[in-house]
Amino acid sequence: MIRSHTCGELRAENIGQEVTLCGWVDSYRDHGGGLFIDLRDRYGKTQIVFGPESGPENQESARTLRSEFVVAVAGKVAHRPEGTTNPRLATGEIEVHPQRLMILNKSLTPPFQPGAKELPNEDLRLKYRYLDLRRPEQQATMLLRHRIIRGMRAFFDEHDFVDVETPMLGRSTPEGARDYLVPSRIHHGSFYALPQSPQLYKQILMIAGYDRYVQVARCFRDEDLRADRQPEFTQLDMEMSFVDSDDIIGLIDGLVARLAKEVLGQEVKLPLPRMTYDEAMERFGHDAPDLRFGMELVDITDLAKETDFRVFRATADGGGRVRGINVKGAAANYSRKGIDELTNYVMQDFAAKGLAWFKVEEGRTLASPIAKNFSPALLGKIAERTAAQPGDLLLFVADQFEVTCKALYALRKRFGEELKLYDPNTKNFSWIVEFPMFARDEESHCWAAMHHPFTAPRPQDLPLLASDPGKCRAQAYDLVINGSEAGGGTIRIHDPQVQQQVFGLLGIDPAQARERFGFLLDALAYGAPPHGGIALGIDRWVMLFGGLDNIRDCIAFPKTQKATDLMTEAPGPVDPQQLRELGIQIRASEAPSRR
RNA sequence: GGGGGUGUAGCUCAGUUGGUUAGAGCGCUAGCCUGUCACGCUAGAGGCCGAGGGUUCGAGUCCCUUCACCCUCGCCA
Repeated sequence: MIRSHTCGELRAENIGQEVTLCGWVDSYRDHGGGLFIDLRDRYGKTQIVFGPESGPENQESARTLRSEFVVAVAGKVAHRPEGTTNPRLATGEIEVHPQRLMILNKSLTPPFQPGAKELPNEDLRLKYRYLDLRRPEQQATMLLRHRIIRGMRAFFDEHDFVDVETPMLGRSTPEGARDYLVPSRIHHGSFYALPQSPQLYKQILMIAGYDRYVQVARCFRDEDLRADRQPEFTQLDMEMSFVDSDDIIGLIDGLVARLAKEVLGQEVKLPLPRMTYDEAMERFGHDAPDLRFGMELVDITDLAKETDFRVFRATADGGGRVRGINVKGAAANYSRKGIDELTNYVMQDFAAKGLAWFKVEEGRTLASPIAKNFSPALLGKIAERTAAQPGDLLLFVADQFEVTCKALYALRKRFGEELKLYDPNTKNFSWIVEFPMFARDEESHCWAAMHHPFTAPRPQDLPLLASDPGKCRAQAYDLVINGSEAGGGTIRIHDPQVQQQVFGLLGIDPAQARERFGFLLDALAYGAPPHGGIALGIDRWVMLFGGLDNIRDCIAFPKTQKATDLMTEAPGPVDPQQLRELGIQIRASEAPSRR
């Protein structure tokens, strides 16, 4: 070992010891007679002082040091002179008086300094990711990630889970997201698919009798990126045999409490609250509601039937819904122009036809360009229903249920942030349960699986598969942290009859089922235990636990929104020989552009 | 594929109704300084104003096209 201590380690009790530190030059302050170096590693910073007693040779050498040089310093730990200790530094009581300075490596002038206060643009950070990862904040995030994963692994190990790795090179299944494909050299024209999740393998492991499986699994989905979505991401994937929903939820409750305590130092009261999907959609318009604040959706469809306002009336009579939110005390914050902007937002992004609004005035009267279409009594009822107080802003969307959900959910979320309706440090955990088995696919008018085609219906809903599939609820559950989906799972179908029935509803005929999932159907026929599991989005846990608003900060080497890596410049063109071996020809018009 | 934002010195940004020589702070280079810790002081270097085209006597500024990055809808658990 070159070093005897780290740069975050030395304290007053080390005074007098001979030590060797290694690290990066964080900053240097040359005072002519004496020269101060802050030496940094991932553990902290220690001040090195090249005074006259360190000798002209060392001073000379120290004078050549620049930002991010890598050095080793051997010397004696000394107390800082009276009045020069630095309480902002953990090692601020001491300094090292070097006898020897070794420059282990020089550095070019970095495009940005890891210690700088102002963050450079993200593309620059991504290009020089090794410099960005030197930043203490970024290192703290990677450490947080490590602690979360370590906690998860320990937890599942203590509960008798077996860590089993599943293949990265698998078979494409057209369900779900777009696959990342890997061409086969040996079988020209055939492709592997990178896993979207180890879903089918973990079911097979249950059939194989492993009983409790866990894996920190990399997953790949070739879809467009978002602030909380990367094309490759990491799940804590687990599966158990002989369990029902409550068993999985109860176990994960324990994991949440443990990690909240271990990582955040927060006590979480168990059991975590649960809400049904239907209730979440009614009260918040979304299946992952942010429960840190109120502003719940209010339904006035019944009142809308009594008005002369055509938009409301026609929507209510036509089977749509009229719902709204009360933005408490916000009437003054939003001018006509501000409301126009909100209106454009819901129309542009969520295909809402408009946004109706009322400002609540003294005496709870509702003021609005459309107020004349409402009788005073009706306005009173609306005020009553929305618990309106003077100064409130009421916003309503009249449309199909789904549209009202999306628009009002987005508005609520936006107001929650803009009006700071919650403490950003709060961590709110909850479960959303009893998801529908199926959702209508808008284009094909067929049923589509809400989760995946192996999700089991609730036992009491089995008859509904035949009579009214839309009402059939699944044994599915999502873990929600601060309005973000942090995990989701289901109990799987282990009965081939039920599986066939579900495939039938999804429009997958027996031949197709065999073609796509034959191996799973075969396996299910050889003594499949009842089983179910869950997958937790580790990157999102890190985001939420770390209070970060961006998934890229949680991943050591993330991709940009166009799924490129600015450091390695992946994806890149390949050698024609490689393509020949794979039996692949690129169409001339689509040859890779030089980036 | 649609909507929005950003792009000016190595970095973070300012740049007036279009006006001739494009600025600041940090960083960098050199010098001075024995107690600094975002050290200080002095001097200096550093610009294809993302790229291409257009309007104009004149463009960092206006118009068109395009590229990169970010947010978002669609897409995706």
